[in-house]
Amino acid sequence: MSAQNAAPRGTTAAPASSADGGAAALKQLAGQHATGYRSVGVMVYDILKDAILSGALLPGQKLRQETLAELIGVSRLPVRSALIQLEADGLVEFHDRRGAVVKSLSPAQAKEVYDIRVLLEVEALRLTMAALTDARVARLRELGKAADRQQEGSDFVDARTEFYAELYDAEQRPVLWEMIEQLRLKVGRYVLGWRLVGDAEHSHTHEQLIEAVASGEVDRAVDVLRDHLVGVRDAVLELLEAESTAADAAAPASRGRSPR
Amino acid sequence: MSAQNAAPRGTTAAPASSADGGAAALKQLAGQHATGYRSVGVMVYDILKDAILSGALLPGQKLRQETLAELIGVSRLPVRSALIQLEADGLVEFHDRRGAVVKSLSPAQAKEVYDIRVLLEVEALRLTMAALTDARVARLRELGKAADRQQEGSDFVDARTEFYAELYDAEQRPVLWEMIEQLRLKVGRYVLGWRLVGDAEHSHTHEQLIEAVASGEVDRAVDVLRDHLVGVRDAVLELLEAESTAADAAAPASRGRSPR
DNA sequence: TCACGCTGTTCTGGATCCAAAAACCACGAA
DNA sequence: TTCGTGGTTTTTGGATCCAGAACAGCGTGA
Repeated sequence: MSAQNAAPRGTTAAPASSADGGAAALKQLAGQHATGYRSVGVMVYDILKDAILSGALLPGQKLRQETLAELIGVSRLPVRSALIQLEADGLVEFHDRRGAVVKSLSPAQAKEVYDIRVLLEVEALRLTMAALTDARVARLRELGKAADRQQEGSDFVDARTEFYAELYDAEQRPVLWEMIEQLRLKVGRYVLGWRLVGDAEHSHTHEQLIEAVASGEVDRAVDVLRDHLVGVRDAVLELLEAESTAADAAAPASRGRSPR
Repeated sequence: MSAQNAAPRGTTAAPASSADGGAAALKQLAGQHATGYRSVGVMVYDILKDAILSGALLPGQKLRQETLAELIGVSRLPVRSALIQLEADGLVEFHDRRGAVVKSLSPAQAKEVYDIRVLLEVEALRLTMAALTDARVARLRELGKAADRQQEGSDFVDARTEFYAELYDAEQRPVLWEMIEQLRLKVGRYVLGWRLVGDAEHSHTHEQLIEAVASGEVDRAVDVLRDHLVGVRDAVLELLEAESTAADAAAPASRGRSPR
């Protein structure tokens, strides 16, 4: 129903959108969100979130309210609402009276995120496996396949999210799930680029995980999960290091260029 | 510098403010926040947060924007900003086009909160104790005493927060601390009432904890922390059960009374 | 030549105004 | 008497307007 065209491409090093501040890509995303009724505020929120996660808006990017407003085609007010929500999510940062910018993540913080995720997700997995039905396993297989199929665009994130929501039994444990979601969000931007850096073997993770879960061997399942997370963590850290040194090199120049 | 008068009193069962929707208490709180410069939006946010945490605004309480606005003495807009932030914190809940209400916590969710807190805070404590300086210990003793002294008002929360921020080295581990803070916030409302229900022995927790930390015996410190959290958890659960049954009994009647 | 201060512009944050959806109330019919 | 229906009122959510703070560009003086 929504998009399958190439919105997030080359998100890793130098997105095509870095010059115009992601304007073009943003307009793309705005178009895709014309579905059903949601308050304009949350629509804008979704658009901006996608833009950040897909890399159309890069860390450090200044978010001028009026620009965003007319780009999306609404007034400034819902944009402000969306920015406040994004601030709470930790995706953007407000500087008193100087507006909002896309927040960046230091390597140390990224490491924290993944270390905490290991803690929480291992716990979630244990709880899940303590009471697992055949129906749930079947559904997991299904969602896992769906997630593996969707390897492009923002649907990619959604598909994976659904998979993990089922795996961790989000319905039964809303608080734990909320925490995990928050952490996933914080590193979402880097994981979308992940496929580009990482190797293909990682795509088998779902299968391995499901198999281990289905077998009922808790320890093995936990090991698979932990290995996966640590693997992604190290890849993200590598990417972040590269990015920050690249930024250090590029910053002086691009700072000097007045953005008009 | 700020207030030391008795703002939140009798928060546990039936606050005096339940009849007028916390209006009186809210005006109290509004007065106390006249300090330095913060944008009006975050000021309102702080006021409302305090109001909810102190029990001036009870779960289920409808939050009419205009009422709050003129009660605090600002326009509706910063109130909206504040409500959005509070929603992100999980303290209020938006119902599409029907406004915001103070969110309530189910016993199951409260249990989740504390179980996750055990996980995270034990980890935080371990990390802290892996590299602890004498200076930090000294500072902890100081903050601990300050926290024990402040047993009233919203400063109570702040003092304890400072203590734990130091204990868990918030500076060094911002993500982990942020997670812990969020969880503490979710149950904040019940913990403020805690002193009223709980027994006095709990007030020695700080001392025990500090002593164990200072001694360098990680396992013992972890045990103290875990015991404390589990103790509070059970007390909160008890309180929540009582509250929910009381609400079940009272709700039909108070629902019938039109709140004008 | 460089540093400093002044002035005009831009942008955020807050207030006010408007439209549409939801709740409330009263009336009427079964 | 109770349920349904129509109209009125309240209240949210969005758009527009306004004031004050930050920024940039320019000129002047050392």
